[in-house]
Amino acid sequence: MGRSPCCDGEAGVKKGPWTPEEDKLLVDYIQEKGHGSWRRLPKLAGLNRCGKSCRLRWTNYLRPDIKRGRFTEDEEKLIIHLHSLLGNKWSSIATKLPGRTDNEIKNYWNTHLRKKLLGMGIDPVTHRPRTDLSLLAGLPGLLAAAGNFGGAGSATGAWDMNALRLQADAAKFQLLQGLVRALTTAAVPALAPGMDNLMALLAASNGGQNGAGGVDQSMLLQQCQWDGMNNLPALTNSAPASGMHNISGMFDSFGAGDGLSSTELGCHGGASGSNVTVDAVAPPRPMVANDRDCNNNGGGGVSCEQTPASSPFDGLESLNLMDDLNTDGSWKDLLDQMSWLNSSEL
DNA sequence: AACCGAAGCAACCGCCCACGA
DNA sequence: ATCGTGGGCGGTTGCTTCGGT
Repeated sequence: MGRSPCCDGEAGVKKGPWTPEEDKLLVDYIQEKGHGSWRRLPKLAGLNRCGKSCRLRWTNYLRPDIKRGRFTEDEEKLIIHLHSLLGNKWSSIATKLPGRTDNEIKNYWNTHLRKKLLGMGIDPVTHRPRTDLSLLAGLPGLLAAAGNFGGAGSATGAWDMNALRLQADAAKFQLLQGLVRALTTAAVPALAPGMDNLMALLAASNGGQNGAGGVDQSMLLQQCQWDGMNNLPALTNSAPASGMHNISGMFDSFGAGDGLSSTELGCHGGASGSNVTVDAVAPPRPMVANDRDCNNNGGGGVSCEQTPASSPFDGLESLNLMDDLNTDGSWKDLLDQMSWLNSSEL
């Protein structure tokens, strides 16, 4: 069993917010003599606090190397990435963010990032697409209405995002965006499993409700999401260029199929006329998720502009983030980033 | 201007672990 | 090997601030 709290039995010990005078006593003492034993520190420093309270006040607030102010986009992304790897190991995460405390990161996660991920349709615990059935209810019908494929099994179809926007409420639309984007990577032939699942889903949705057709639509969608995220091939060293090309084409088809102009898509390329162009020889660039200027023309071919706030494709201007494809060869990372862009811009 | 609910954040609580006796 | 202690950690609370009505 755990031991009793360090402050038990210390009657009259002050609790609650620290005063400037108390802060000064603590700082002066530690700067002069170091903290030593936290339990003995309060008496030595002339504080009517328990040692634990002193330690927390010092480590979370008074320490001179603490960084104040808002978290940057890079820090946010790093926190999310580290959380996906480490879970709620706030102290471990904090070691990767100089100047930030575990408590600060934990608070920021709980108040901002967690909600952000939820809004993206991503489970903040598992970092996988949410399978909240209440949110999923009705999605198959919406998907069926928005699907505009060239034929059964076609891998080159497009989605009518305007139709989705009109028919889905905000939360569902947000989830659909991520889902459709994930599944649309099936335009890359190697990703056909994701599309196959989608077609099965659509077929099931045409077949009636759960039971009548023997298929649970929500479960199908769940499976579909899962496959869309996971049945993605790892990239080889030679793959990124072709992968980028395919993705560029994918967003071309997005623009052609959903009635949105390239301007509405938010990105414009160079001579290629592609909505998104990626110069395969451009050096990787640190990711800045909210990089509205999105200028990377120093040696590359990405040039983007801010999109209208109402565009469902807000955020796609940052597709130069596909440079990150090179970092670990994971398509999932790309999809994560796309979802990230959705949320950060909506 | 007043009220109220939501959001943000500092601080606390209690359990766990490492370590030394 | 066992036990006690100190420190660390994650979860939670409650106060303050903000924004909407």
